[in-house]
Amino acid sequence: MHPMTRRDVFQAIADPTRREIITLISRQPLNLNAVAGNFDMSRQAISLHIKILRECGLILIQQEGRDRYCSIQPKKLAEVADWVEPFRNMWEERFDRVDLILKNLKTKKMVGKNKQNKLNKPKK
Amino acid sequence: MHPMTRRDVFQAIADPTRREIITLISRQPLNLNAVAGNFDMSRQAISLHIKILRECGLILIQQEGRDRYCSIQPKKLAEVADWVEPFRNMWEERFDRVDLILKNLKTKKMVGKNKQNKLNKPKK
DNA sequence: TATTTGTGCAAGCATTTGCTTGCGCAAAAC
DNA sequence: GTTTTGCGCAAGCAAATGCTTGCACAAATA
Repeated sequence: MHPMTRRDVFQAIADPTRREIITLISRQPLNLNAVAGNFDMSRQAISLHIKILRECGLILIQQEGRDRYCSIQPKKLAEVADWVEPFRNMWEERFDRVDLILKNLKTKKMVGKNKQNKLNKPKK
Repeated sequence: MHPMTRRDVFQAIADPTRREIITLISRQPLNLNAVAGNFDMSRQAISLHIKILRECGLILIQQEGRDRYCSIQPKKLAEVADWVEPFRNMWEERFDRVDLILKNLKTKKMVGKNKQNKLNKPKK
């Protein structure tokens, strides 16, 4: 695990163990060993997951003596919610609307063949 | 890339390229080459990403002759929204509520030391 | 019919990821 | 003061990931 690579919140929640950690400490802040007690892997593995979550801003760690209490920073998950939100309108629409779009596709038949449809994206 | 490994929707959207593909084809269905034209990597790399998205149910592919049109299946993203939703209440609360929780933590001081706090989870 | 286009299969490679184990340091408990 | 506990550092390893390149097949086009 490369310590210099920062991950975004999407990469942080991609792992099921990390999602479970988030759920766990959202109920109440826990120290690291208390979190680790709920999993079947080594304490160090959980420590590494928590490090990833802390680095991308999903959890906050407060040290008290030798204990490090992890608590959720839920606002970071707004980034995920914000990304998903535009698609919500689509999955809440009726299916026949999607059919209509596909029918329009058949009559036009040009999107795949039009080589000028690139987004305005600068080359590397 | 192991073809037999199925990924869940969280793993599918962890990659920024795949999120961009999802955004692109949500505007209108595109064939694979039209999608690839928006990126600076090989067409085959895009093909592999689209395969991942199809396998976890995020996009639907409809073949017309040799063209394969990719369209979004937004309902699958409801899984992400459903997971994020319980945290929304937390990030929409006022910050002092979080402070209160932390103050309670200081007075109790037992969560980390209580070895009986494991979830009801069967051992492997 | 020949050529072009769309696109998947496969191999190869470098990087990233997830985990274990051993060790060591600091703080709490005895 | 000694022992126990919490927990990060580091190395090592296997698996997963993302990408490129070459090739081949099917459908569309000329």
